[in-house]
Amino acid sequence: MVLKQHFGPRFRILHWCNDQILNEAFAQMDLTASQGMIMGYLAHRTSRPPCAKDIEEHFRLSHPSVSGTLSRLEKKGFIEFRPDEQDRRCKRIYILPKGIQCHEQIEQLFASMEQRVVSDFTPEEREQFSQFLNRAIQNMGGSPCKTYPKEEDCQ
Amino acid sequence: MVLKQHFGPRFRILHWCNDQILNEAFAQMDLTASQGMIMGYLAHRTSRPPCAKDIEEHFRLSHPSVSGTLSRLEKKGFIEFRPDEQDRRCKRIYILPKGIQCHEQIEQLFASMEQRVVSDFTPEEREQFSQFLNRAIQNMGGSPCKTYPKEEDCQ
DNA sequence: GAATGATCCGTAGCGTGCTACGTTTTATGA
DNA sequence: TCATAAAACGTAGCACGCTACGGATCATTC
Repeated sequence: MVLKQHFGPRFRILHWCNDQILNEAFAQMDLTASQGMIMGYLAHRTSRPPCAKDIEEHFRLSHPSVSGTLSRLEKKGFIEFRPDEQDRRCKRIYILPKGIQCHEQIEQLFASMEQRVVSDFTPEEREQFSQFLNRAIQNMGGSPCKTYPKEEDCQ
Repeated sequence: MVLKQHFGPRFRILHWCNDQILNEAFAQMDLTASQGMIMGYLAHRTSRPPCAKDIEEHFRLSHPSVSGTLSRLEKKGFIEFRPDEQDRRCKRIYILPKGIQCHEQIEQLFASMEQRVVSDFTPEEREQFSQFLNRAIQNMGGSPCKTYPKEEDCQ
């Protein structure tokens, strides 16, 4: 019996595994994977604190999705909102000490995940896999979310 | 500025794109992507009608996830539950006419998605991509969900 | 200046995933 | 046989995506 492997279900599994592992690891910081993802982004924004809109565009998420996660982060004391004085529509997001504390850990966690996914790949295979993923995303009409540049603003 | 592409976010995007496209296409059948996935599975079960447990194992989903989706399918008249007489704990799932009607369309939809994802890949690249995905899943400690064998039971 | 449109945010409501717990039924073993 | 374990399902409650609205503030245009 030929078991044809489909792509869609494997994308689902891949995402699910990633999420599960991160959720478990983030739990000890009182964070979820989604919350950690946003905290990681915030810590990289060395210039002006972002507002919700920036996060939405960066991760290609809807406003309510981001809004909900941010409010949970606020409730837990990781971040704080302060209105922008130039534009009172915007609420700038500031990291609180509790959020800064786990920056190192978050970095390490994401780095180890990146390593783990392709741990038995050769450098060439990693590169090729990366290209394949980008092409698949392109084929589905998507564009990958920006990722975290080092030491620079993501703008 | 070197923008390092991370794997995790791309798995998320890939899954998200897949889901969005399917959701949009399934909408005209009054189904969602998850519901369509399960309907596709049911139509392939030529032998004994499955119970919720079978679906959970097949797709590696929790019981409440499957239970919720099944009850929505029941409410919309795609399926029906009938208790197993041998084992009264099990509720066997039967496809109703409304469900059978869209079988062809579902098949075609999934097939076209499979094609689309790797539409600009050579056969060798498809194979290699497939292998990479399986290795990545393995590296994350997961196992891909079974996929639909032709004409045979998935047991 | 006042009206119009764009931008950013808030909220309601829903689908789909999860964990944790309880219920019923079946299987097992002293 | 009767108690206990295992298996299947049910439900509560939550996180996190989404769409579809509406409200407040800014920008533009007359």
